[in-house]
Amino acid sequence: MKTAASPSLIALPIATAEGEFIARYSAAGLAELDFPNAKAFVAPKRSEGGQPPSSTLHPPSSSAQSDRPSSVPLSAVPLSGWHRLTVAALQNVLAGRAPKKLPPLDWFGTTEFQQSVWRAMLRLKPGQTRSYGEIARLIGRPRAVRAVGGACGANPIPVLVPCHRVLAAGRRLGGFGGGLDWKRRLLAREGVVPA
DNA sequence: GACAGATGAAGGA
DNA sequence: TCCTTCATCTGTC
Repeated sequence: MKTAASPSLIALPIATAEGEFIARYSAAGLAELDFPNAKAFVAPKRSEGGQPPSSTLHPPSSSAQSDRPSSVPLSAVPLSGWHRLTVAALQNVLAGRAPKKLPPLDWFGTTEFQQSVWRAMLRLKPGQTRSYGEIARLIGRPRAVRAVGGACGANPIPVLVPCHRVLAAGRRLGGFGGGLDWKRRLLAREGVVPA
């Protein structure tokens, strides 16, 4: 059994037509996103006892807050600004559009390999899909296809980091941490019909 | 160090 | 076609 969300995160609800998502923020940015009705979203285990190292990643469209020190207390971060960006981005993705701007993403506690996989996924546009093998080739590890699947499953920020755009070979649906129903719905919004 | 995993490809029925 | 098997790589415990 994996651990639930870190207690050091601040959770804020996001009401959408699809239900209420839960965004969790650390001092470095958006750390986790829970699907509506998720019992306890299985977030990747964060290293224990310490402040986040410098693994905060910033999406290509996000240039602000790029040098935020990891030791900033939660009370001192622009949480409302990040949350506004998160809400807007989530609503755009749910509508099948590309988010204009993403908040800083805190991928603290994750590996370089996982982050490279997620960065590759962030470059996918709505309606644009890749297979696990293609993602593996994109990051320069063509034989690490199974590991790419593992990294997708470890993605703490689904929807915004579009792991739903990664399909299995032959455009089969593959799997999805939030449930295949969500993957199907998200892809349908973008006009993608898996095999 | 062993094991599991959101795969991919090849071979056989 | 569909199913099974195996190779491969990475993360987790």
